[in-house]
Amino acid sequence: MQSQLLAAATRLFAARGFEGTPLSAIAAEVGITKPSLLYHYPSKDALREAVLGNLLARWSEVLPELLMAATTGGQRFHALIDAIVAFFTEDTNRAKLLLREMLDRPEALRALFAEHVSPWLGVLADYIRLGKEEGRIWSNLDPEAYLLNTIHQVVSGIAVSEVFTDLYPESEPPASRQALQKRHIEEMVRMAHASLFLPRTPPEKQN
Amino acid sequence: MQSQLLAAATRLFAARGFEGTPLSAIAAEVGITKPSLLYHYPSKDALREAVLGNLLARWSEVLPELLMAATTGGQRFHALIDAIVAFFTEDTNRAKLLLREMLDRPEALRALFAEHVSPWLGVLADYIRLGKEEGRIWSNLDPEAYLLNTIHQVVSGIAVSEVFTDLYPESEPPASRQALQKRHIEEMVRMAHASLFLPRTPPEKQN
DNA sequence: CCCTCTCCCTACCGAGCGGTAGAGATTCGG
DNA sequence: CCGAATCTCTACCGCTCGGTAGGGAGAGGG
Repeated sequence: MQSQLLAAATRLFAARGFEGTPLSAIAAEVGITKPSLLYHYPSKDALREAVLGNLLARWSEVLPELLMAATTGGQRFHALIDAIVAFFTEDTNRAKLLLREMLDRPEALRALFAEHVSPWLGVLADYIRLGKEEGRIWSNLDPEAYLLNTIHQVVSGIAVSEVFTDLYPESEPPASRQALQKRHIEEMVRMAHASLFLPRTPPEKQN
Repeated sequence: MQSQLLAAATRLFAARGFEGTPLSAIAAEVGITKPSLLYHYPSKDALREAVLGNLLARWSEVLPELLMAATTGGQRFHALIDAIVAFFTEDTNRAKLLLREMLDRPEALRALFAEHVSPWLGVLADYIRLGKEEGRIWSNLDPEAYLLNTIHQVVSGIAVSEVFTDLYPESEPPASRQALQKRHIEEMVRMAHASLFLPRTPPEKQN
C-alpha cells in the first residue's frame, strides 16, 4: 500500500505539482480515502519527502556499479549517459518531479545534491581531467560545469520532451511522439559526446 | 499599474508557482488589495495568460533583428546564443516561469510554441543544413533537435542554476554565486559551440 | 454643480484544502 | 474467546483560496 501511494503521489506531483495535487486525489488513485492516506504518511510534507527520498534512493542504487563496470573513457561515457537516459525515460515522472523540486525548493535540493551527488561529481571530474591530460578531451572544457550541464540537460530534456514534439516539421508518414522523443534524446547524447571528446586525431600525431 | 502587477506576478509565479501564489500576495506586492487586482485582470487565469503573453512578446521583439544582423554562421551562432543568455540572465524569473509552464501546461505551451517558434526553427535549421553541406558542421547533427536542445538547455540551465552552485569544489577565495553561474553558462555555450561546428580543419584539406 | 468613469476599498460567500476525532472492521497471538 | 494492533471509514474543524457585491473617493467634461 505504501508503495502504491508512493507511485500515485509521484505521478500526480510530477504532472500537477505539489501544490496542485490534493491529498484526496492521491488517495482516490489507490482506492482509499484521505484520512487513510494520512494514517500511512502523517502529513503532506512527509509524503513529499518520501517521494523524493524514494527517487534518490533508486538512483543511488543504479549509479555506483555503472562507474565501476567500465574502464575506458568512451565506455564510461556511454555507460553513464545510457543509464541516466534509461532511468528517466523508464518513467518520465522522475525527471518532471526532480525538475519541479529544483524550482519549488532550490535550497532543499541544494543540500540534498551537495550530499548525494557532490562526491560522484568529484570522481567523474577527475576522470575528465585525466582525459584532458591524455589529449582525448577538449582542453578548454570545464569538468564540473560540463558534467552538471550534461546531466541536467538530459533530465530536463526528458521532463519536457512532450512539449517539443509538435515543433518538428511533419514527415510522411507522421512520426509518432515516441519516435520524436527518441530523436530528441539521441541528439542530446550526440551533443554531449561531441562536446566532450576531441574528434579522432589523424595518426600523424607524433610527427 | 498593470505593468507593476505583471512584474510582481511574474516574479511570484516563477518563485512559488501558479498554484502556490495567492492573488493576495501579488496584490500586496504592489500595495493594493485582491479585489483591486481583480479589477485589472478579471481572473487568476487571465493574469497567467497576460504574464506568459508578456514574456513571449518581449522575446519576439528581440529575436528577429538578431538573425538579420549576422551574416556568417559563427556570427549567427554567437548573436543568437548571446541574446538568449542575456535575455534570461537579465531576469532569471523568465526562465523559471517558462520552465514551470512547460511542466504545468504542456498542451498549452505546445500550441504556443508551434505558433511562435516553429517558423524560426525552420529558418535556423536551414542555415544549419547549409553549413553541413559546406562541411562546417557535424554531418551527423540533427538540426531541429540540436536547436531545441540547445535553446532548452540554456533556458533550463539558467532557471535552476542556483541549485548547482554548491556543488563546485570550494576555491580560495570562495567564488561568488554569480561567478559560478557565469562559469556554468560559459560551459553551456562552449558545449553548444563544440557540438555544432567541426573543429578547424588543417589547411591540407584538399590533399 | 453634477454626472460619469476610473480605481480602490471593506465585507462577504462558497468551495476546497490539510488535518483531527473517533469509531467500525479485520487479523492474529495468547 | 478475547484483547491488542492494524487499517479503514464518516464526520467535522479551521483556514485559505478565487471571486462577488456594493459603495466611496477622485478626476474631468458638460
